[in-house]
Amino acid sequence: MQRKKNTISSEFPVTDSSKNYTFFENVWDVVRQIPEGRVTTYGAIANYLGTKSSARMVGYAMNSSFGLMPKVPAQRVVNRNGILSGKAHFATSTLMEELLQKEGIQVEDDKIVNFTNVFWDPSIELA
DNA sequence: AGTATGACTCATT
DNA sequence: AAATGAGCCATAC
Repeated sequence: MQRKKNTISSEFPVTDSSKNYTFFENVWDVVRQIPEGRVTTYGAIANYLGTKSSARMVGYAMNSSFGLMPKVPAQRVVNRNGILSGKAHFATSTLMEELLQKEGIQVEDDKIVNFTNVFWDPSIELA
């Protein structure tokens, strides 16, 4: 079955029509809109952006999101099982979990407790 | 300039 | 049920 190609440049406005460099920025914009106390997944963001097979790129965008202004709450993005797969990329191995718990999200064994209830789907919430 | 490598996910063995 | 392959595309080397 043929998968849809990445057509993000035609589905979202780009400031530079010669280059499709907006994917990361789109990702960061979505992540900035995740409310405190909620989390979403790489795949959900990719899906919202119209490129559901680009979940990996979302993770990569997170890796490039440190130090950005306005800040990107990268700790609110986990994998589809609610596991903190990106925690190793924070300053310390416990920082991601600490940030989440400070926002009222419970984490146990690197996994979000009650994940389905705190899950925030941009495709629904930003519809 | 080509190859390798990911904070992922899904379909297919 | 576990492993593998494929698609994604920006970076690093």
